[in-house]
Amino acid sequence: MDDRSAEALNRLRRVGGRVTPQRRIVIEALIDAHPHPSAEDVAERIAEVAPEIHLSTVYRTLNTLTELDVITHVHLDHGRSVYHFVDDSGPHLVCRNCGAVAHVPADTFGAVSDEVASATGFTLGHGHFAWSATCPDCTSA
Amino acid sequence: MDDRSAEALNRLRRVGGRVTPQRRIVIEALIDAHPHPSAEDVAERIAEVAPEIHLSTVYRTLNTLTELDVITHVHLDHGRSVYHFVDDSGPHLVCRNCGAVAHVPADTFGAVSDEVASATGFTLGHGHFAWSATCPDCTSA
DNA sequence: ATATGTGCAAACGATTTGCAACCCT
DNA sequence: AGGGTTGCAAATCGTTTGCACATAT
Repeated sequence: MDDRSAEALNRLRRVGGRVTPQRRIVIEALIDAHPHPSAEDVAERIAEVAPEIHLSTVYRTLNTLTELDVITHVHLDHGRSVYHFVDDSGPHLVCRNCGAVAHVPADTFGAVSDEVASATGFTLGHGHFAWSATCPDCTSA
Repeated sequence: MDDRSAEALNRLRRVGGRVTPQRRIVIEALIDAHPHPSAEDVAERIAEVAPEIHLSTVYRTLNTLTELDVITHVHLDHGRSVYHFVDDSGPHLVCRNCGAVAHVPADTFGAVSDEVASATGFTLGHGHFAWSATCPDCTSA
């Protein structure tokens, strides 16, 4: 079992939550999916394996895992959001147009983060944050 | 009449659009509102002056102005978005929680933008872009 | 004259919620 | 046993759309 799965289940138990088959499957789907799946991506993946699991259960689990700081999500242009594990290497760039994702170099982020904080008081959070941008593909299109 | 209003109306005419009273009022509301109103903020403002103007007209006008590059919008945490004129002094920080806005110092932005482009190929667009962060108020809460 | 815009109501897509049945611990 | 969890259906929220009527050019 993946470390992230074990970790997630532990956190669930720690707060008095139950480890249900549905939750295991949602977590597995999150791990097996590409690195930044939307709720629907996760749901589709699950549908192939366990079609009885209701969409609302997927959402509820995603929310629970978010509260436990196991995952976070980033909002894309039209209501959709993409989820990822919190330990996934810091800040992201998200293409405003197609949702493609890249990582901001850590040192760039650190420097900017400091400058922004001292200039404005705003905090650029760690996992909880993304820069909207245009990816190379959409730039040329 | 505000420059921005004149400019917006000109662009409308230039593409064969019509300058209707509704559109004038939406543009005025955008100018008179605080710098980053949501569609609903704009609509509320309008309701006080011209309650006949339908919400869908507000949305349609906002979309039209977006296509004409007069305004852009930034998505907040829960589906809502905030609008602003494109010429509004570059990049923004938007509080992921409450929607409060601050400006990223221009020199910080320039440097980051270059680094990000060379490292990832992603383009941090000018008016079309925002960083989600947490404002001082929401950080302490 | 005629293309464009408007009001209205109904449709949308993503996400959430109330509730009764269910099943981890 | 007992409370957290699920499935389902209905509700919500912001935004969009089809259509008949109105209007700017």
